[in-house]
Amino acid sequence: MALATQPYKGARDFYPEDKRLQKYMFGIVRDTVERFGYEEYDAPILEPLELYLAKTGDEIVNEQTYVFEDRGGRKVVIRPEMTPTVSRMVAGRRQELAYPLRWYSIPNLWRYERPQRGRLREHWQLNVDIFGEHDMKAEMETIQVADAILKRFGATHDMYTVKVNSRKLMDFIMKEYLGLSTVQSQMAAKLIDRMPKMPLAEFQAEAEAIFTPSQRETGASNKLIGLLKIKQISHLPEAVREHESAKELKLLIELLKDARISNVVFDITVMRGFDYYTGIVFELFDNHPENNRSMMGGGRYDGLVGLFGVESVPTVGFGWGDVTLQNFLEGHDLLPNIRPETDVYVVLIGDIYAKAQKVIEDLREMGANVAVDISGRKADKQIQTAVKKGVRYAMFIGENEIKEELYEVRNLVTGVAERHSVSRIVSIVKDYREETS
RNA sequence: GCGGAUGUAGCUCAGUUGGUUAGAGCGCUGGAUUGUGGCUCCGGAGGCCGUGGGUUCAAGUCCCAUCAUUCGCCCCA
Repeated sequence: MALATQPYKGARDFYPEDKRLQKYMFGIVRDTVERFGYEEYDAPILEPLELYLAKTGDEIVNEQTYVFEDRGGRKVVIRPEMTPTVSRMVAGRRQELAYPLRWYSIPNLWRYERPQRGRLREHWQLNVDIFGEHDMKAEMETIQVADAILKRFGATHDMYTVKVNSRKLMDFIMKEYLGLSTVQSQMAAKLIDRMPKMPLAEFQAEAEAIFTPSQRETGASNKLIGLLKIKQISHLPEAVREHESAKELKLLIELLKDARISNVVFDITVMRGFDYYTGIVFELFDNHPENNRSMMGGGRYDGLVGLFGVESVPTVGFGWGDVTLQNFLEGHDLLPNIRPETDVYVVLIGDIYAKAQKVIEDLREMGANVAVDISGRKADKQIQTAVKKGVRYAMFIGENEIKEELYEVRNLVTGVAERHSVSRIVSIVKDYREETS
């Protein structure tokens, strides 16, 4: 059997047109987060298994990561997320860093599971984190960053919804208000996470099953179901509404609205899967009818840095996968047609290769990206190659051009051809590059 | 890990109740005055019909397995 040309299951090849798109997307993302003062960091793709076991130790590590033994017998994981890694880095230099710390990264991450829409085994994920700030202004800022990114892509607020909730508030509801045990709370949390995509009757049946008979008698299960239908903090029962975490959440929503992020809502079903969240959690939902899903999420996780045996550092951050971002942008038609980096494709007319070198060198020294057709084919074939590559300009070099030092340059999209000097041609292609970047 | 759908040329697909050497469009490639693309005309390459078994005189077609793709579930970084 022949060798397969397809990439590894759930992973992608980035052909030049794909890489071009990725560079465009990440370029806008980097530019935006850097405007908020975030600094880029990176780390090895491999981490010791213990790093993840310390954090959770559940199914995610055992069944959904790439784990192997290195030649020295150490258990190694291909990183499935960046949060433990960045927590490790902060813990390592906690005393010399200038807080509040604003860091970002776009690592390539791997998880072992069955691929589906918006979820591959391999993806790139923007991680934006603020370390060292207890105040809710940190949550506020990270949501502003996420919103600013979408704005830079041309998205408007009707295209997505910012959903916020609080783990602290949910803990209070589960334990104090409903009187659930820790185990019951965890079961309820997972069930609530699934609620948006299951029928109400089914949800009610499963919710009932979590409660003990005596709890059901006091109406605790009905109280839970009633709470989950609430869409505004002001509609929560007074005992819940007056809790500190509910007030904080309410203030966050007000601040965001004042900052013209009008598409923010309280959503009690937003839980986030990880146990490490300790406070406010949030998600951005795509409002597109055919892609109605969470495209990114994050929140406060104050305990992770402290796992490294140092004083804890309060942290807020989010992760945003390139696949879900791209699905969003495609769904709302926000991705332009991105041309290759090559500005000029040189078409050689006749046996002129050697004589053309000087001109080509001049073009490059002046900053133009120039590809030369070295096939020796007839001009029409050379032009077609340029068109197929998507290069904007074809430049013709023959005996006459060399003699006159004027070269025909043709815009391959409009078909307009003019004769210009080398320096004029460079300024034309640079102008075009400016226009489209 | 569980369930459904789909695998024929680079792409989109046709291929009768099993029956000669498997087809189309687009794309690719060569040519139609060797200094200029997109239209037109003529020629050409390209397929172990996903893979492996089975049934049959005969399998692209029927059966089983397997792999891949895809949609959902579980789970969610």
